[in-house]
Amino acid sequence: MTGGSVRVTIDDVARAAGVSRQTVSRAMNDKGDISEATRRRVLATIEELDYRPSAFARGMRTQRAGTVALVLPDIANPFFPAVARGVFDAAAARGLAVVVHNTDADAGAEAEAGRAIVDAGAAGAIGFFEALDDAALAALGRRVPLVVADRPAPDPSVATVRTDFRTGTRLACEHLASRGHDRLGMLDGAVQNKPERRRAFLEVVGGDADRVVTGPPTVAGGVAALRRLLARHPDVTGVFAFNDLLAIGAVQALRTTGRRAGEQVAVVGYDDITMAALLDPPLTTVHTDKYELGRTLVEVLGRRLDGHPAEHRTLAPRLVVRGSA
Amino acid sequence: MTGGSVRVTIDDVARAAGVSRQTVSRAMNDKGDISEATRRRVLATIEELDYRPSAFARGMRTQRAGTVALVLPDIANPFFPAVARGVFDAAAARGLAVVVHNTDADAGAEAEAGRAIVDAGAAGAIGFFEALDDAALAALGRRVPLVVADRPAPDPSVATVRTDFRTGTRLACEHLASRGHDRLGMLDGAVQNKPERRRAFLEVVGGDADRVVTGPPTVAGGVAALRRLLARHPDVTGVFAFNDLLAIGAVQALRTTGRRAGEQVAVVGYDDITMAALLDPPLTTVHTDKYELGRTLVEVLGRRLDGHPAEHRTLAPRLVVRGSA
DNA sequence: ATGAAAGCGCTAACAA
DNA sequence: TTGTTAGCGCTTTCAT
Repeated sequence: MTGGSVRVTIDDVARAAGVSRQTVSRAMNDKGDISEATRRRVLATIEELDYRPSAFARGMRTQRAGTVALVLPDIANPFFPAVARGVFDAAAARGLAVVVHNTDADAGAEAEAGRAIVDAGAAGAIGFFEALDDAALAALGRRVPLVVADRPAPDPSVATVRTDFRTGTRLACEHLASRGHDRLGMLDGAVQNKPERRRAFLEVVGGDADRVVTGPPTVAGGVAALRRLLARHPDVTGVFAFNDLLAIGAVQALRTTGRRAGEQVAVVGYDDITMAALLDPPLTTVHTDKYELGRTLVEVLGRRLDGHPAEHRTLAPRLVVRGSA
Repeated sequence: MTGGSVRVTIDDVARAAGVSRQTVSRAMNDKGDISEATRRRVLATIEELDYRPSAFARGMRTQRAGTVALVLPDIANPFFPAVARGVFDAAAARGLAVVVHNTDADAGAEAEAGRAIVDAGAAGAIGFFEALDDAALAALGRRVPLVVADRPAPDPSVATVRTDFRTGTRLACEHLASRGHDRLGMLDGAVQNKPERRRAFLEVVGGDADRVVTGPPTVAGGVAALRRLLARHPDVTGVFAFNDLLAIGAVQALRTTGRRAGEQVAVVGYDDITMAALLDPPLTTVHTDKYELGRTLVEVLGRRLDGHPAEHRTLAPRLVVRGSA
């Protein structure tokens, strides 16, 4: 054998099948205007020669790669791997490869990701943009089919998939109330563009902004935030956290004061990350179906790629009651 | 303004800078044979026109994209996001985009990922291949610069980065011994190509394979595996698990029998996923620096891309003693 | 140090 | 229904 490394091109297939290269192109791209017999013969030849079209050449003509971008703040934050898994599965089912851009919710990094996406000629993009302003996001949406997660559409061309934070928050607060907790506090995540949870909480507690303390949405942030909350309001018996990481930190901080979540003080988290069910006490939290969110993001993007107008979907959260509240 | 959407090409830059297009190409690719003055002028023009070279056109010539592939079994398994984060950061520093392929450790999916990687003309690939045989892996390594993680090199051209499972296992077992546990059991993960932990454990316990039970490397798998182990060897007081997920399952299963890990029975996990430190009791486990593993994989791939021969690195694990053992 | 020519592999537009 | 023509934007010879 000789040419193990020479590329099989569309011309080789055309020659072998005894047709023109355009006909080969038609056969593989399911274009019309081709007889069933020719199509079959060409496809068989493709198989036989193990021909794989060049993504570069194709992209050069179409200006579009078979790739979608996934922009997220931090893959190491347990919320995102679950979403990413849904994105990967749904994208693979559509034959799309996924390029991941990790931004740390930094505006510069998000902008840079946008540039890279456009430069790469991605077929579309899915993004958790937490820092980029609407104007920049709208501009990106004009250059590439875009679906944004958990954020309002910055432009009519941009599709959205959102989880209903307001309902989730009410679910959490109503649960705390039903357990007799009327002195509530909230640990808010210091995250831009995510005011819904805080707002809904404030509605419930009657607007007392003093009952909300803010910190980084991490376990360490939760430890510190709970201490600040308790210093300010020692009488608090119910705590609602922006996410599970903060809630876990709160549970830990309580433990150091000799209190156990679910007994003296109730703690409700948000997201229902895998860890939540495994803790002791297991965390009561607002569950959002992260895998489904990922799948939906791809589905909405796919419909956009198929020429449909931008859609807007909302996923419903539900409360999972465990030991901590 | 008119042409917001027409692409700025290398010819536009050449015209504006008053040079030929190869000169532009030379300037941006840092090739020699160009005067400093021209180079600067061209670069300034590029900046001014906001010219971005077409990845497709470039790839068509070079047959290589500015993209690396990351193949992993399951991004939702907490071990991998931490590694992925290291990969993303190091790749971004080198100006490489990362395409992620999720395989579920399925041989067919791993093979398909390999095909996709070759078709996409990836600059290189990093992979946790758990099912693909050495021949197929070697073949892939001949088509694209490849670094495999936690697996022996299938071919001299394939670079490797491994964590030293043998040492990690000995660390865990010696710790158990030092705490007086001489009746040990192991929960092995039903994972292909990962015999080191089991082997090292068997050396320690003197080859009694009966003391190893095998199950899926998940929390549920750990619950079931521990029950089987206890049914077989009720006298076991020290448990070493293939990974933290299994160990967490073991701790839970113990709890249902009224035993607490770290008191009646000692449990040691492997990996030190984020969750491990947050549990109650917190998990004693073998720590591997997952972020560093990700970074190293990219570094080794980078050196390969720079023309160096395939390297083989090993990362040292260390034991983290917490409450469970 | 610079430029001209050639062509990577594909698909859109048009012709037959 | 099929084939021909043209050209996407870049880099690699090779010539100057």
